[in-house]
Amino acid sequence: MADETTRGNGTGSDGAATGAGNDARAVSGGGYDPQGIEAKWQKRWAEARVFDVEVDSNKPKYYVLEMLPYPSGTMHMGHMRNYTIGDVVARVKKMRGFNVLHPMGWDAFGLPAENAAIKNNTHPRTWTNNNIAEFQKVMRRFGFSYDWRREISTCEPEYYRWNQWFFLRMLERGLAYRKKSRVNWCPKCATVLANEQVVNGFCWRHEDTAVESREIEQWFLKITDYAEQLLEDLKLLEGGWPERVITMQRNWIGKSQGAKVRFVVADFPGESIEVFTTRIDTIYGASAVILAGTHPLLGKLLAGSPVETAAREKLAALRQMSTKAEDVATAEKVGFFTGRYVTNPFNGAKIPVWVGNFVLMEYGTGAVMCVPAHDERDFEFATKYGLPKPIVVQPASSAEALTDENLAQAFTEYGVSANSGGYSGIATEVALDRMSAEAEARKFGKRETVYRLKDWGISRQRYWGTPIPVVYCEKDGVVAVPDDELPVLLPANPKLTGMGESPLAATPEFVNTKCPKCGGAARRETDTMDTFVDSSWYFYRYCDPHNSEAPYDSAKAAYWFPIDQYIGGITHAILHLLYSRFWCKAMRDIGLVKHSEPIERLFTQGMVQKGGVAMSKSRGNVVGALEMAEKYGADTGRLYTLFAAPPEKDLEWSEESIEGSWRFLNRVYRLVKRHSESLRAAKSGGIDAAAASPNEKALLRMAHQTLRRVSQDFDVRWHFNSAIALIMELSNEAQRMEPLEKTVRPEVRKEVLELMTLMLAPMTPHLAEELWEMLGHSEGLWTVRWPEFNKELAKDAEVEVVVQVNGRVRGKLTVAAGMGEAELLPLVMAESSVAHHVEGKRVVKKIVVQDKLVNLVVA
RNA sequence: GCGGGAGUGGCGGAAUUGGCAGACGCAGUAGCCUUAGGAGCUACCGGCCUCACGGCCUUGGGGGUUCGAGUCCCUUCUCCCGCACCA
Repeated sequence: MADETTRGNGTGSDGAATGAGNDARAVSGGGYDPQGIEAKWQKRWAEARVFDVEVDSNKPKYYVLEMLPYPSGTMHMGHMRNYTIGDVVARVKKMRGFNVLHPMGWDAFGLPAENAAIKNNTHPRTWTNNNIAEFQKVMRRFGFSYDWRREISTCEPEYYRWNQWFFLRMLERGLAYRKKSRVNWCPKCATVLANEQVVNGFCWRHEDTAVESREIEQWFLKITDYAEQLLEDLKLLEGGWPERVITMQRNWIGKSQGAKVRFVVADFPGESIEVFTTRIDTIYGASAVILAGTHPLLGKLLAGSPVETAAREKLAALRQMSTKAEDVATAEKVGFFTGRYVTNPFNGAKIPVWVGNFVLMEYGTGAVMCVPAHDERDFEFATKYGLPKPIVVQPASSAEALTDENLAQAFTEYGVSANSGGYSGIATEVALDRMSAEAEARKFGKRETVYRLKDWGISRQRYWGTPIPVVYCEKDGVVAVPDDELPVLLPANPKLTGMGESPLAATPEFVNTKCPKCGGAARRETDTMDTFVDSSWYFYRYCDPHNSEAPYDSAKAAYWFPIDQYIGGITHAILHLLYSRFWCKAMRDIGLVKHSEPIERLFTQGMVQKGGVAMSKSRGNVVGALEMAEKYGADTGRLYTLFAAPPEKDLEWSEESIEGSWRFLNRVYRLVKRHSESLRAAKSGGIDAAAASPNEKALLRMAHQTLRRVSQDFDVRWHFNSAIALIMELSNEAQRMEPLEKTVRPEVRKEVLELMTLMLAPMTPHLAEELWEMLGHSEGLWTVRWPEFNKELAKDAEVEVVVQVNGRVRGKLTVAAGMGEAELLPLVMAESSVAHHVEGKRVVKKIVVQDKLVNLVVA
């Protein structure tokens, strides 16, 4: 699910990894050997079951999760960055004493598996499981702290039966329903796409394939029932979710408050056209009603119209026009008169009915009132076709009244109603409200809220997904499969063609069944579910992955939820995250959980790029994760992805740069190695600051200041890159102190090296364990808590004070920390570099910031 | 068009949120060590002026607030991302 692993991006399975050669970095005698070290500690962790976790109400919990991957192709460093960020968070929280749930699983159903199976003449399950084995191998090689006992794979019946169970619960509640509907059809996928999967009129997987429109019986989930809640609860996510994700969801839900108004059609008794408007206050200015080209009433209106022939030709041409959003948005407005008229219910005016290419059938009612003077689109349309532009709103400031002569563009703001019968002269906001009331009172309209969000079509004409658990019976119609017959298993060996109907339809032993109600012959539903169903609730299953009685135990979910930190790509800002939020609310209403939002904090990490574009197999710019582990070791790979850029930014992969991370870990290893013999027996912890020599104090001060800032970078700021920079400085300093070793007691050196090791532990856990052992510890580092920095030791005895004259740095003074102004200023004035600039001038003002800076303003 | 984000050395980036701009690393230069080095170590490494001490300029451009601005305000340019005829 992470964007680096985009679920079913439709790319082929060919395309070799490029980048590094696979020669491992040479290990000189006794040097840093990541291969040996990493294998050693992974084995110890597994033996000690370090990452196994259970509900424990005595400990604060922390649930950190990376979006589950779609197991396809090679795992590259883009994946690894995502998981490394999660792993650092998990390990830091564990060191902080939290009971950390950090699971991993596989988004295993989906189209690429089916396509690959067709291409390679194998079974989707085989292909998928091979990929899962490969992915797991790489993840284990990187030493991520997953509780592998909780691993899930969405293509297993133990998992997908609960998709079916949820579907039945939704069916019972009317949240799942079936309707014939015009759907988005991708000819290449040979299946239906959700609205969310259509990008600018093209398939989200096939950027070159225009989506077609077809009419099919489809299953839908009524996400629109939750539109208001999904919108409202975005407020709960503020602070925890990126602002732009919240904004994207808000726009996607697209709430508009307005009114629907019926315009009676002249000469057609009983027929009326309903329009939706957010500006009913402008209705006196309507000079036409405009329909979408696919409006259902259109056929009736055109039949026998005085301009029927011409209109039908124009309609055909209009329907031929591109429906691609990027074209549509910029396209010239086109339309034609139908030959029919309607009556404006407010003023009785008879206005023409037109058809316009800019009116969308999918939004509102598929018909709009055309108010040229107060809507930009209507203005453009009316100008082109010579429709009148009655002015019915005047700007509130009377300075520049609108007239027919000076109306150069639509005036779309609120103002004062004009030429609007009894409403003239009142503020449009007020008129809007009163006119809505009038429409309701006179029963030709009503206030209404319209959402852009549409119901979620989940039917897919594919094999590799969850079978929809219903049957069709001649006698009983649509019948739900009873719970005790779940799961409805996928047939083992379907005929996969990649075309047309679901392969399940061509599998008689699957299709033909008995009606659960009457026992008579019945046919199974042959469509499968959109795989976004799988990923809408998978993180609940991690709480209780082997439950065979329920999707999960509510008590366990109550302990672990909400997810404290979710990490993934911005790609899923709408689809996955919106569906997940919906699912949570539906589960709440079913009674499984009590919370309304599943994810407390969301982090969207940047992509790893090569050559300025995201790594992907189809582009052939992939840097294989396993190759990196073989060449430099997992720790170097982890460190580099953390160091090269802050986690939210895109990262350009550089083979030259990773060498720097490799060299650093080598230096650290050698540093500790040089001291390990002499420090093994030294006392650990409990340094007496008072007894420390100046050199010791300096070193300890730096170590504890580093600890203070690194702790902040981990906990608050998520600045892993600068945390690493700080640790590098500490290690450089420790190295520089080596010639003065005799002036630094072993326990002080040990303290410094131990702190450095502990700070590295979340990022380079294998090396850190090894160093910890080298420093004489027999207990694994995994048992150790994050150290607290020592305020006394971190305190500066002396500080460097910058001296400025007129804001320019002229000198620096080293003085005792905390020195007051009275004491400091004479020292400043005595400083020769300062005196030089002050000479012969008058000091107008003195600014003193304690322990930091003195600024003398002279004139 | 609307919404969001970003512009800092040759490069990735830092600046504890108004207080020494360029930490840390990459690349580069010089040297040491080495039979050798894709190893290690030392030093230099934004621009201009100066033999040097030092001085001046510099965070996309312009303006402002302030003793002091990469950081705050106004304005402008450029780039990236999302949505896009939503009535």
